[in-house]
Amino acid sequence: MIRVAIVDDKINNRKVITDKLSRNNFFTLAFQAVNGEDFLIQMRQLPEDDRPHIVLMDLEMPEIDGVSAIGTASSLYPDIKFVVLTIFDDDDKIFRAIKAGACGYLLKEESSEVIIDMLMNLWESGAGPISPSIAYKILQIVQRPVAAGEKEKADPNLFQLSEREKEILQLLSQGLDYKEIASKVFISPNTVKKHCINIYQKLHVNSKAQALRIAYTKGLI
Amino acid sequence: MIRVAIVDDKINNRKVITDKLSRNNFFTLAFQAVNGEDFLIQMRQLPEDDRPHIVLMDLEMPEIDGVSAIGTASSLYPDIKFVVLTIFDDDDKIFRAIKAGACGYLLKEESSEVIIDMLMNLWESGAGPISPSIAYKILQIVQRPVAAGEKEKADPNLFQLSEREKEILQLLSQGLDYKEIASKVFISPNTVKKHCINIYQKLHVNSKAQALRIAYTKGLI
DNA sequence: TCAACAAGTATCCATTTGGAGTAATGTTTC
DNA sequence: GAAACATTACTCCAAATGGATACTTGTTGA
Repeated sequence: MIRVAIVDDKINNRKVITDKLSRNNFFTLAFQAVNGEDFLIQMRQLPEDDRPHIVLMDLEMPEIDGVSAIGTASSLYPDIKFVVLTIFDDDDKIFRAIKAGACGYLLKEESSEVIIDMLMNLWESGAGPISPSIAYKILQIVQRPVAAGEKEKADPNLFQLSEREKEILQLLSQGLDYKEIASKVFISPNTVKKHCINIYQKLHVNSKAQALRIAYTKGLI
Repeated sequence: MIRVAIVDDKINNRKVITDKLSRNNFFTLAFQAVNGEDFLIQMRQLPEDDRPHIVLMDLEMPEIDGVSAIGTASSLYPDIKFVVLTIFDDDDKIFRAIKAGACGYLLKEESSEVIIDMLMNLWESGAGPISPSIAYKILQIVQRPVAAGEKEKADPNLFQLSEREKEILQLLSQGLDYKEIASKVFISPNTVKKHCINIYQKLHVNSKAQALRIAYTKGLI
C-alpha cells in the first residue's frame, strides 16, 4: 500500500482528492493537513514507519504555504516524494516548487485516471508526475538563459527569517557557538540562543545540526 | 493544414512517422531530410510560404546532428517549432536540445495518438509536446543546484576517515543525535560519541557544527 | 493609538555534547 | 609476534545546548 498524505486548506479539495485515490486500493491515506505548518507538525509527531511515501501538496495556504513546506520537509524527509497538486500554473510557483524539492507538479484539472496513473508510475519507476502544460513551462525555464552571470541563489525568504536571524544562521554555519557569535555581533549569548531557537521554529527543526542541514541544502548560506 | 517536416537518417523511421501523421488529415508533409545538413540546405531553398510549421527532428545523425540543426535553424527561423523525436533519453541530449531551441521532446515509443494529440496541442495552444518521462528529467535539470559550475569532488580520503567514521559523519549530517545514530547502526551511544570525537580530531574541529561545515563544504557527504 | 512584531535580555532546568581517560576485541602490516 | 589501527564500550565531569517563560524597548502597520 502506498501511503499518501494530502495537504490542502479546503476541506472540499481534500475530500475530492481522497475520493479520487480511494477508487484504487493501492493507496491509503496517511493523514491530511490543512496547511504547511499543520503538515510539518503532524510529520514530526508521526512514527517513522507511518510516514507517507507521497505527499500531495497544494500551494497558497494560510500559515505556511506549500513551497515552504516542501522546502523544509524535503530536507528533513529526503525519501518522501512531494508532488504539487494545485490550480496554479504560473512560472514562478512552478520554479520555486521544483527548487524547493518537488518531484512532480500536477494540475487539479487532471482526471482521476491520469492522477492515479501518474502516481502509480511515480511509485514504480520514480518518475515524477507532471501535467503536460506544466512540463512545457519547465522546459521554458531550462531554456531561459541564465541571465546575468551566476544567480543560483535560493529564495532567501523561503523560511521568512528576519535579517538578524539570517545573520545568526550564517555565523552558526561557521561553527561558532553562542558565546562566539555573541561577541561577534555585540549582543548577549542569551539573545543569540533566543534567536537560534526562533530560527529552529521557523525551520521546523530542533537542533543545530538539523538547522545547518537545511541551511546548506537550501542555499541559505 | 499544419506543415510538418521530418528529419531522420533512417528511411524506415521517416516512413513510420509519416504514416502516423497521415492518419490525421490536419497534417501535411512539408519535406523530409536525412540529416541536419540536408535539412538546412532544403530549408534555404524553400519558398517562405512553404516552410514547415513544425519540424520533427531526430538526434544522432551523420553530417550535422539534430542539436546543431536546431541551434542553427531556431535562429534562422524563429517561428518554426522544433520538436525532438528520438529514442535517446539521456540528460545531456535533452538539456542540449532544449538549450538549442527545441520546444518539445518526444520519445519514438509514444503511440500515434499521443504524438498527434500533442502536436495538435502544440499548434493550438503553443504548448510544446513532451513525453512524461522526459518531463521528469527536465524537472531534475531545473532542480540540479549548480549543474554547469565547478564541482571539484574533493578526495573523500582527504581526512583519512575510516569507513565507519564516514558513515557516522553522514548520519550526523542528517541532524541525528548520538542516541538516534546508535539505534540506526546498532551500536552503543557511547561508541557513537567516541567516533564523533575521533572524527573531530581528524578534522581538527571540536564541535558538531564545525565538523558539518567541513563535511558540507568539502563534499564529504 | 493600539497591535503586532523584531530585537534584546534574562533565568530555570533537563538534556546533549565534548573531553579525557581506560580497555577489550579484532585486523592488518611489518 | 609485535606494532598499529579500527571498532566497540564504558566512566566521570564540565560545558554547551534546547526549551519554556517572562520582560523591555523600539518600529511598523492598520
